[in-house]
Amino acid sequence: MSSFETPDPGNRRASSADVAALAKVSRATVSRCFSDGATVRSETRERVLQAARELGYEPNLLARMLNKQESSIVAVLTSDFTNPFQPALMEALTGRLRAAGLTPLLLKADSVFESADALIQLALSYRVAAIVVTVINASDRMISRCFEAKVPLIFLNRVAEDTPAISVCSNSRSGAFRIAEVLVEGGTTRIGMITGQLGSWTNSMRRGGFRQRLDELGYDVLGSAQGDFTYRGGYAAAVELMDTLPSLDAIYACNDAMAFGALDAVRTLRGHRVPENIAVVGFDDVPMAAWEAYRLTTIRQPVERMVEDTCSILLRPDRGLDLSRQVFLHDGSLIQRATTRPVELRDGEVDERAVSQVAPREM
Amino acid sequence: MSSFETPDPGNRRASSADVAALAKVSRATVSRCFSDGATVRSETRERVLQAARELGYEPNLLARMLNKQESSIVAVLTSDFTNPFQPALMEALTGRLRAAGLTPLLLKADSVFESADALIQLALSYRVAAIVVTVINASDRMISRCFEAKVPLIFLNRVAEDTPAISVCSNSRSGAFRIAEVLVEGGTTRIGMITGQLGSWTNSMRRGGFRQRLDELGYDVLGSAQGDFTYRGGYAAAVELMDTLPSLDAIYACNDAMAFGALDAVRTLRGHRVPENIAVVGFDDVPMAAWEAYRLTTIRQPVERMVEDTCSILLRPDRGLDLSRQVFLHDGSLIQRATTRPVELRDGEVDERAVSQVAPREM
DNA sequence: ATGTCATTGGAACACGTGTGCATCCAATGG
DNA sequence: CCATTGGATGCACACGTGTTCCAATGACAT
Repeated sequence: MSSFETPDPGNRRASSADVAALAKVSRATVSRCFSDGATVRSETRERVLQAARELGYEPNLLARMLNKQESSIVAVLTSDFTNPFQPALMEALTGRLRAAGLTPLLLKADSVFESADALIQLALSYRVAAIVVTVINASDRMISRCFEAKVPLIFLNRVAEDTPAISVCSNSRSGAFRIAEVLVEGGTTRIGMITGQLGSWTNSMRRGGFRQRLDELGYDVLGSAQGDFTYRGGYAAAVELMDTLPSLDAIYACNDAMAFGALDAVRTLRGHRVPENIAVVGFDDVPMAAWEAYRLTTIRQPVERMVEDTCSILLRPDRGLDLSRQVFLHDGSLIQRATTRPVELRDGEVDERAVSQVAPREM
Repeated sequence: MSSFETPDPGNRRASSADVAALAKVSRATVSRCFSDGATVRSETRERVLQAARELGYEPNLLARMLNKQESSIVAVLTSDFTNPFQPALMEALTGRLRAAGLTPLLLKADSVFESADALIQLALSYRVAAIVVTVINASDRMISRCFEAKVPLIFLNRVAEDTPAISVCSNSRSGAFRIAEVLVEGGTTRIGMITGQLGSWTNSMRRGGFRQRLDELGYDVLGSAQGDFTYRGGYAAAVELMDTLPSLDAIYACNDAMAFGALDAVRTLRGHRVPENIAVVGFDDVPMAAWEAYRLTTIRQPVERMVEDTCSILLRPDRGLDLSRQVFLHDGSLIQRATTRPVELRDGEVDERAVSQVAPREM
């Protein structure tokens, strides 16, 4: 219709200038049409949107972030997806971030032991709005740099002590308490323990809390073996425990994955009956814990609440920058299934002993 | 030492101008120091780097991407992390991307059935270098827009037929062929099948390929039930199959997750012996397939090769933009474990019947 | 002394956006 | 009829980087 010629769109994506030229308005007006709250006549707005549609224009978010000095990207640092609890966490986190208009940038370390420093550096270079760290460690030096740069850093599902950062985690200690009680109330008192890597906060809480409560109840951990939070580690540790202490009647694994390994060693390899001969209990409540082959009694981590907490901190006016060196804990809840002898439940705890495929929880 | 006053660093992150001022050089020289191949005296380079370190400066990647018109961000679209094959894929993909200097931006759909269009739109707004789609669908209209915008779009682990996009996937058909052969060679011929959702390419290949090869060998699928690629679905479908066809001696599940469900139904619920009474076979080779409780015979998807293929396409000079509407398939390999009767293996196939915890594969 | 070359500065432009400020126009009230 | 108001719009700057062109400087070889 109009004989107007755009100067030279070339092979470039359409910019707001192109839209402005086509709609015969200024570039500023185009910008106003795409940011709400601005004052623009409805007739011209329609003309601009039409032109934008025609040219396939959509605002360049990189330029917008550069200009507005605020990012809609959140760096999510992690390592190993092999831990079956990780997907659930990631699922909840990305969902919640998306609801807040934020998009996760995924930075993965090659190993759990690799420092997160390089990844944090990268995240800062992308000028992200925040950094969420799930499994790896970071140096105090680097954490401080984040806060100097006004980028909040939150440890999720992992408590970093004595660092100027926020931590959101499930209360491993109270969960371990409850597990000790369940074993004792069930009448199993010759107890072995399978731990994860030493040095991690989670491990020391799940280990120490269990020991403490058991001691308070008048019992003791007969022996412990070190796994590495993996199935194979749990399997090997269980074999080691049974060889050393033939009289064991319960095994507490600090992790569901290790509990599965222990169960297979106890049941399939040694032919013991569970829970009659030996009870087994884990920690996390990953999806497989509900599968018929395991039916594992465990502590469910309150993933939703942890994620909700994390995001709401980031969405505060101060974005959590005033909260440094603070720890938020959420209690998990006991899920009773078929690998322990039944005990009476408390509020919020779930009985899935009888469940088969009725009310099929997702997967 | 020097009485030089920086104009007003304020609370802002240091920019290249600040570094230039502190190092007493021009901004251009600073830029030269951070982009390699440029000619700069080693002494001044050192001075600049020192100043940068002092100010905690690192180049703003957003500004760089905006300027250079090339992105180091790749959008990775997915849905549901609950499928246990997803983490392995993600792990390999992020690792390979990182090696290429690319960072994944994670865009997750709420449901598998949700169209990817909105997410693709978002990815385009971020001006990503490429888009990798794993499970969800996209409209032809939106795919075309990607290629018009010179953004390559690759379907990974999913073949989208009749769309102007590239697909990289494992060869589900050849894998299904091999499974049919394994069952027949093992002497099991009264075979039931558990399928996933209808309509997906993967499902139709794993289903159709199996049917075809079985037919060529002179046999037929006695009956099939529909799961939904989940454990619960497989469990229910297996129950349905056994009720309908009591004489079954083998079950092929199009998915490991469904195979686990079927195994639990066959073994734990009905008390059958595997593989003596009923053989079970899956597809994917997720980590749990190697666990003692299952020891599942299955087809291992060549994740590494698929990911390598995907990334090398994106790193081609034309970034794969000339390859539209092309499909790259990679053959998987049989992993023989304890849920089928033993057959003779071919090249590249693996015998893990005897494996326990010797040579512990990761997890 | 002169040409050559490496090194650096200076200035400008581009990338694409948001926004404060000024301007313009129409409507309204006195 | 004029002053005022308020909404709609254009101008110019800023965000932080890479690049390019040109000039200047110094070192060095011939």
